Formats: sequence, C-alpha cells, structure tokens
Amino acid sequence: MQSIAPELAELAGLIADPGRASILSRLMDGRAQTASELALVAGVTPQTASWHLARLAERALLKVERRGPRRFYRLATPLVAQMLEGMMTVAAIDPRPSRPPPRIDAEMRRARTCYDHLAGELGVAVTDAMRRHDHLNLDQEGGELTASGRAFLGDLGIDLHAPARSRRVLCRPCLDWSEQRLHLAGRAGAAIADLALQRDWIRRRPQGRSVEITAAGLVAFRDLFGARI
Amino acid sequence: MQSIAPELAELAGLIADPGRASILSRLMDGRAQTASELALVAGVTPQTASWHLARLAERALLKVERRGPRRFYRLATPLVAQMLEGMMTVAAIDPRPSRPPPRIDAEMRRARTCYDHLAGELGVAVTDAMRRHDHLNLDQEGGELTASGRAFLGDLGIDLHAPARSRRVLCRPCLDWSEQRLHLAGRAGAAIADLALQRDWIRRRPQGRSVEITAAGLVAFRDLFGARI
DNA sequence: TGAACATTTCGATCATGATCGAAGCGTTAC
DNA sequence: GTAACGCTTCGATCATGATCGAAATGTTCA
Repeated sequence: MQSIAPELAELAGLIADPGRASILSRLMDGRAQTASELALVAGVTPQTASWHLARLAERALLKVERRGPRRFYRLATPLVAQMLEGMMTVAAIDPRPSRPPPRIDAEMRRARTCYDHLAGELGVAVTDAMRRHDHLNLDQEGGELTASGRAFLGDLGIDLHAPARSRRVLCRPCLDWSEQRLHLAGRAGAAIADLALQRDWIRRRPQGRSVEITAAGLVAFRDLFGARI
Repeated sequence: MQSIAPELAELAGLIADPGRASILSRLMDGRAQTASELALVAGVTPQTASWHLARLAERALLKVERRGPRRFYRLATPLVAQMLEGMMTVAAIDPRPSRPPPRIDAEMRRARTCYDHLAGELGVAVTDAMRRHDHLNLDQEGGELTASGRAFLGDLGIDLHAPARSRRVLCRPCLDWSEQRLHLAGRAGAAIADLALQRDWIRRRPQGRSVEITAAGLVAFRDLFGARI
C-alpha cells in the first residue's frame, strides 16, 4: 500500500526539532527574518541555525530572499502557515495530567498575529463582538459575514471585494491555540488586521509575533467593535 | 519568548517516524484498527508497533478501546484528522526536482475516504460535478451549498439538518493531496459518503483506506451526480 | 484450571541527526 | 583592494530513540 506516509514522516521530521519549531513559529506572522535573528529565536549558534534553515528551505517550507549580505527567510506559502496553525492547535492541547499546560508568554496570549489576521485574546474578543452584533456567523468548519457585517466593515473603510485573481474566501474560522476558541481568519480577518495596523490600533513588537494594543486601539476595539477587552 | 514551539516540536516528533506516520495515515478513515493490523501497516514487529501506539495514545493522538483480548486504536478527535489532512497536503507537494513525486497506490488515488468524506478522483469528481450544476460554491477557505444543492441532496434522501448539539458546518473545502484539487468536506461531504456506503455505491476495502466503486456506484455517480468518472 | 492468543514490557544494540569550533565564501563599504 | 560582516560548509562528537528477541501480562474459552 503506497501512501504518502513516508513524505508525511519526513515533513514532520523537519518540524520535530525545537530549534526549527521555534523558527517556524516565529515566522508564523508572515514576515521575513534574517538568519541571525532566527538563530537567536532558536537558541542555537548561527552555524546550526544555518543548517536548520537550509533544510527547511530545501524542502520548500521556507523561501529565502537575499538582500545585500543578509538572507531573509519567510514561510514559503500560506499553505504552510495553515498547516502549522493546525498543528499548533493540537500541540496546545495536552491532556496528560502530569504535564503542566504550556506556559505562554503573556504578551503572546494577549494579542498576536496569526499569519495575516488577529489572534490571542484580542482576536477572539473581536470575533466574539462581531458574532454578538450579528455581523458574523462562525463555527468550527466555516463562517459567513452577514449583511450587517458587510455594512459594518464597509463603514470602517474595508473593501471586501476580492482581488480579481483571488478566490480566497471571506471568512474562515481559525482555532486559537492560546485561547482554545475560534477567531476570524480569511480575507475579512486579514482586512481587519491590516486596518488595525494602518490606524495604529496595534503595533508589531520588534521581536516575537506578539503585538501591542495602543491606547487608541483599546478605545477603537471597545467602541467601534464592542469588544470586551 | 515563551511559545508553543516545544510542544509543536514534540508533536511533530510523534509523527516523524515512518511507522507512526503509516499508522496515523491508516487511521485517517476514522475507523478503529487492532494493534496487529497496525503493526502490519507500519511494517514493524508487534512489539515495536505497541511501543509506537503507546506513545501516540499517551499524547492523546489516538484513543484505545479494548474488546476482548484485542485493542482497537482510532484517531482521538476530528481535530487530529484535520491536522493530518493539512500536513498531508503539504507533504504531497515536494518541489525538489530530484525527488520523484510520491508514487501513490492507484486504488488510493482512485477513491478513498478522508476521515468521513470522499477523496481521491471520486471525491474531486463528485465535488466538481456539484459545482458545475451550481449545487455548490467552494474555494480554498470555505464553501456553501446553494438552494439547488440543498434540494438536490434532499431528493437523494440526505437530511441536512444538524444534530441538535452539533455546530458543525455544512461545507468545508479539503485539499485533496493526491489530486491537488479541492473536494467537499464538512457535514455535507460526510453525508454523501454515508449515503454512498449505505447504498453500496462504494465499499471499504478490507485493508487500507481506499474504497472500491461498485458498478451501481459508477452509474449513480455518473447519472445522479453527473460526475465525470 | 489450563491452553491459546493478542499485546505489552524489558534489555541490549545500533543508526540517525543535532551540535559547535574552525574555516571558507560572498557581499558591501571605504 | 581590503577590511568587516553575515552566513554557510566541513568535520568530529555526542545524545536520542527505533528496533527486535525474550519474557511477562492479560483475556477468552473450554
């Protein structure tokens, strides 16, 4: 019985090292990072990181981009991000009573980006608020924006028309691994995150994937979205 | 920066062994299998398989059920299946020119179940047919059944009302790793697979996840669904 | 109780791959 | 051209875990 099991094992092997897992996790915000930065994140020397990065890039999990003497690495495709998302969801659930639940950095839990949309308490709060106001229906396997939701986002200046070539869907649930709750992903989720960055409601922290909610952001999320945060 | 990277690596490590990957892949049809059967699939001795199974069960990727002297193993939750689905999708894409594309068993490619819905050529053909007949809209991140689609499935005797407790969505895309195309998953996908099994359009093969399309099935999929298969 | 069978546990062996020091390569800036 | 810097390649070492034979456990059935 030929199956993809060997390829599955090989792929998993690439993620099975703590250093490489840290690197992939760090790149989950969709941005590119230098090899040095990723070595720091992985907690290994540059040589070792280089070896890890080469393996990930060879298997096309990462894309590399040379800018001067530096090399920037990023996730190769959104498909890779989506796969990691699914793995993190399972990774965050560990029912072994002996094991303490993974201690997640407070900033990370509070607010972060998940590839292109909001996650953490903020992501879940915004999603919940939109559901409460009947802007959104969302469940485990799918979601849709209501007419009122479209109007709401339209009023915020979000253009929901898909780029001509994109067949990407508007709403998609993403299981938040730190909150164990659903948050909004898909084109709508990405648009909200873009808007928040653009209006300085959130700011990316220099390192890590977590984002800082600005004072203006707190007001905006509470007053405009009705988020309980 | 505390993150789930260590848990992610540990989880990946569990899948990173060819034997365990074979076992997980085998269980992707959602059914339970005995330890002996899984040892065969993994190509290892029963002792070794037992060791693998214990690790997978300890981490709650598998559930074990004792029936007499046998132990039946199955995937612990649909979440695990969904994670594996995402990994297989990436595993099936290997752009390294040196590597030959994974040779997938012809039966497996033709028709199989993916946890609870149809996959392979059959799954894609049925999905395509439903899209052609405007029964279904489906893209990378979501999907919906049209009014005509609901009527179509209703006429086939499929009850699309969700069980009271279930918030499971009707339509979800699932990227078929052997066909590199989308097929239908979610409650609707599962209902179609159930119907096909019930009406003997497909039969599960004793081993492996592939299914056999019966003569009646070929007629049904072609005439009722309009599938090009 | 004892025989048959499925599965697990134990113990020893062996292979894979993660690691870092040292050295090499490429790009940029002066 | 040459120095500085980021990154990679090479080589040697070391730890982890996959494997199976042998033996133990547990379940069913007579």
